Amino acid sequence: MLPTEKTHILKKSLIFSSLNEEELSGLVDLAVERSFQPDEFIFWEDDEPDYFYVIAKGRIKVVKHSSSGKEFIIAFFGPGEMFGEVAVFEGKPYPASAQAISASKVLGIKRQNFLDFLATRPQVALRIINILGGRLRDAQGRLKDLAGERVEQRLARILLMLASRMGNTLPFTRQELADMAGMTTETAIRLTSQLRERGIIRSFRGQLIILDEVKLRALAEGPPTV
Amino acid sequence: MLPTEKTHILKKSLIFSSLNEEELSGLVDLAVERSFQPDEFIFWEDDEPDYFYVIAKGRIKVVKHSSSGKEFIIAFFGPGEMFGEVAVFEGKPYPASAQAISASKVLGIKRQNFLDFLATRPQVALRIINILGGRLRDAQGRLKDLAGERVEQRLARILLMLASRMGNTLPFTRQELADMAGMTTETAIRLTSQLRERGIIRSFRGQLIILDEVKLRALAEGPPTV
DNA sequence: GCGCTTATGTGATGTAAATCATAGTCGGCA
DNA sequence: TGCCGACTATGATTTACATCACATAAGCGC
Repeated sequence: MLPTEKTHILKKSLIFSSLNEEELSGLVDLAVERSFQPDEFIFWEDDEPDYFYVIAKGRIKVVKHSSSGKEFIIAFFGPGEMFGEVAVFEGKPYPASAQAISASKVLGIKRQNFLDFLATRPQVALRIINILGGRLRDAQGRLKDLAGERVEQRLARILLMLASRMGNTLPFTRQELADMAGMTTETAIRLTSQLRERGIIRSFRGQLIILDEVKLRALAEGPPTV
Repeated sequence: MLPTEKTHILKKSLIFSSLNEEELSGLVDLAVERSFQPDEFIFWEDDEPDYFYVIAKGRIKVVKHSSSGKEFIIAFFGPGEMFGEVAVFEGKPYPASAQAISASKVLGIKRQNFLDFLATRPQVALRIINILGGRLRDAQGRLKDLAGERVEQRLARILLMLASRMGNTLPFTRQELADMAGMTTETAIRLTSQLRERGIIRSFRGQLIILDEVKLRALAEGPPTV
């Protein structure tokens, strides 16, 4: 990849968009490119954090595994988004694994290089605080949902959250939805089938389209049995 | 409260300990003191975020309520810790409510004042990134637990997490533990009774002492039926 | 086209934990 | 001192969801 391409990618990312050309070029010199095949892991939970990553191309999922081996999907990320940052900032092992979904390219910046860079760029630090704040808000909402809402509400909320980020066409299998919402694949299939029968979504293999966001929102809010 | 007292409190807090006297005094001028009775709310979920808070005295819990009214405790905070920050950094409504547990004093700093202060203090921004990273890591771990672990494991992990922050004597009722672990009070009581019978904890009204951290850790890790 | 794998669909059965019920107990306070 | 509300305790019953089991169908390599 040419330096100009790298610059372009960083420029488009959420975190670094505020940087000028000169600052970007300094950062680009630190960034190394890595490519991954579908299903390949970028890092594993408990690995020592060497790199901080920004996605250039493809899609990445961040997952944790329960003691019985069940997978829980913490987040999906696409081009321009960062991941692996929690570990890098704290200097502790990665709290989750990152796995490529499609063929992907990422830019990695060495932990210490990035921390040094940050120390003199308050506006980038503020941007990161913003992003982390958003992720924390999201995580707290999901915690409450997992602790207190039923599967139907949980799935509806996951769908709405995804739609707000990616639009109404969602490229996920029922299994992936289940692993995000903390339920079994069978339950996710049953629930999406119901939603389809009620005209709220259309669904295909590995894909799902939200037709009636209003009804979905109503479902997400309260028990339908009122 | 005298300015010197405020300075002392901020100086001891996690976020501002790196500041020198001059910077601290600038910040102290911005900080207002507020006092709360037990059970009183500092702010409510969905309020507009006006203030960012640091605890001077007392204990605070941050909670969310599910659609059926059940309470979920996101975190407890004590002297020197900050809360309400997610909303302040994002400029969006508070994602949760904050309630005083005991009689408490907090220092509040107006949102915009604090952001302005931050913009020129990279080391404080980095410290905040660190704290947010830690909270995100914690939230992700709990998400996985709620999605994939059984009540026994979840309670054991909550106890260990609390112990690592507060020591082996935990000043919580079974109800509070239940609301943290996402289970009912009855279940929390039954589980703690079992732990007591097995010599892993001692328990009193509103208090619980961890006697055997090793056994508790084993319980938290895997299914006991192996 | 023909298998092979992965995704979807659906019923039958099991079970962990919630819910419901009822009682004992401690602590604060009039 | 005695009352009252919050906490702890424990059994009986219910239920939401997981688990198990098996079937159909769609994409993909050859």
